Amino acid sequence: MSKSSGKAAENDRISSICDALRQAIIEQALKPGTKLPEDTLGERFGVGRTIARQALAQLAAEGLVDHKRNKGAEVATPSWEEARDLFDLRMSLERLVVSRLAGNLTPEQIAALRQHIAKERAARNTREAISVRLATEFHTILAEMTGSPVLTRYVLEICRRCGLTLTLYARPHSSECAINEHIEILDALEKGDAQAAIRIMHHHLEEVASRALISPTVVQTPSLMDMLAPYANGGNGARAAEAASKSPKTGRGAKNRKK
Amino acid sequence: MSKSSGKAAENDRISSICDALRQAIIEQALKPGTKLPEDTLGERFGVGRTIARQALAQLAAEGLVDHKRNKGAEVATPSWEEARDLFDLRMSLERLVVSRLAGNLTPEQIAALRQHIAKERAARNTREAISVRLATEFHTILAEMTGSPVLTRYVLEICRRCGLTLTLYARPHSSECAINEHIEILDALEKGDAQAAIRIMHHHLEEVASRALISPTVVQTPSLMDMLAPYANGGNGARAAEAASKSPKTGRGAKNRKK
DNA sequence: TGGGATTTGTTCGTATGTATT
DNA sequence: GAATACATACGAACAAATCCC
Repeated sequence: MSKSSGKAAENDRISSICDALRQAIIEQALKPGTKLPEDTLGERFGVGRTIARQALAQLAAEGLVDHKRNKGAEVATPSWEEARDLFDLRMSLERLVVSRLAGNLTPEQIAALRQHIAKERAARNTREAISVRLATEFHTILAEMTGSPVLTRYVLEICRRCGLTLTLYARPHSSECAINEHIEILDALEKGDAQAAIRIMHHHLEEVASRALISPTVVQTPSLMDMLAPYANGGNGARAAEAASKSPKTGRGAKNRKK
Repeated sequence: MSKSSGKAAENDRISSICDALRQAIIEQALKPGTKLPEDTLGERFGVGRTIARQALAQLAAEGLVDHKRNKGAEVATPSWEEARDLFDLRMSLERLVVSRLAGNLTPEQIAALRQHIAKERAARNTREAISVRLATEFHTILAEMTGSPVLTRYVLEICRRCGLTLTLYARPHSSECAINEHIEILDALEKGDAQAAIRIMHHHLEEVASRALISPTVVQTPSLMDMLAPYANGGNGARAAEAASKSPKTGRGAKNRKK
């Protein structure tokens, strides 16, 4: 128990590497598709391939990197459908969070949350990545305040994956209204109005998601098969392709997709 | 692509080991707290420690085993609070599942589900472990039918962890009503009545959970201070205590709380 | 207290598989 | 299409920590 303070971070190098990579991924220092060779990571962080490998495995389990056998790891590139699913999942989870929190926050917790919102406001006009990180932190702090490790873990994981999808699909957005919604959520929680908190949270996340997930087809690289489909019948490829690329398909409905 | 069929299972030895361990854990062949030394696993499955280690890491990430630094891995022993959280989480997730499925099931899918329920019924009077596995499979099959890999993955993981908690806390139960509830859920899904499906699913899971976990709201750890409260004002302690403890009779097992 | 046995943590060499020219 | 270059998969061996007597 002699030197207790800085131990945790150095004690488990894997965790610290994971943290670094997670942050780099979400802040777009590492863009989706970037290859992550074990050697390079090991050298960069001063560890052997084993440690780098374990860190990659961990991130793969979390869905932030894609690990193909014998082909190495790269930053994940969530599909549009995955993104939609992740936000739906996140809504379900955070619904549970706020329903547990409503009316049960201590004054200290409320103060801490208001302080965090103040930080969000202060960071309003700085780098996009920072305000996104702070906005996400607000949600993860809420999850932590439930006191449930399992709930916290899953909310954290889903939030990070949502953050990754935002780097892919989101356009720059003013975070002003998001901050106001955070305040509304906190107010509802403080008053103990669970239903209102749930409703606002749902609206809030739907808002965040829709800022990002508006037009699926334009952004995403279709597979080679899909790109070639209009050319397959021997007609004029360019015109057919142009027509085909307008398919709206924003339907968020339920059709079961690919088997 | 010559020898294609059996490749997947053998190609990724880690996955197959994970599957075996998962099944063993949920069917109580490996009880919570059982140590899982790397050497032993490696020898048992005919692999080196590296592979065994990776399998354990995977299961640790899934919450089925507990991995303490320098102290090895053992089958997880979820606390009562974790169990409650897991079932809450599961309700949230499956709510999402049925809301997506309601009215969108193909006739083939409905037939497959009815067939599965028939299997559940057939296994009614066999080993407990089997009927539990089949009951869980019903839920995971539903998740798969959403066509969403992420949703499927999380439902699967949570269901397994719930299964582990059931091995810890559940008393033997007649699975009859559970089967009937499965039928009700399927009927509601077929009719496209999302609200009914959600309601029945919620009731169903609450039922399953309560068979295992004694009522959540009442039991919460009374601290020593609380227990002593009736005695604090100098009056007759016994009578005051008797009056104060008129909480519901949880006929059995109010002793699950050891911090 | 301490020392030996056992188990885990990590590195690194070799083999195998994939991409590229 | 073959050979080269490179990254990963796996295991043996060493180092460190823990447990037990």
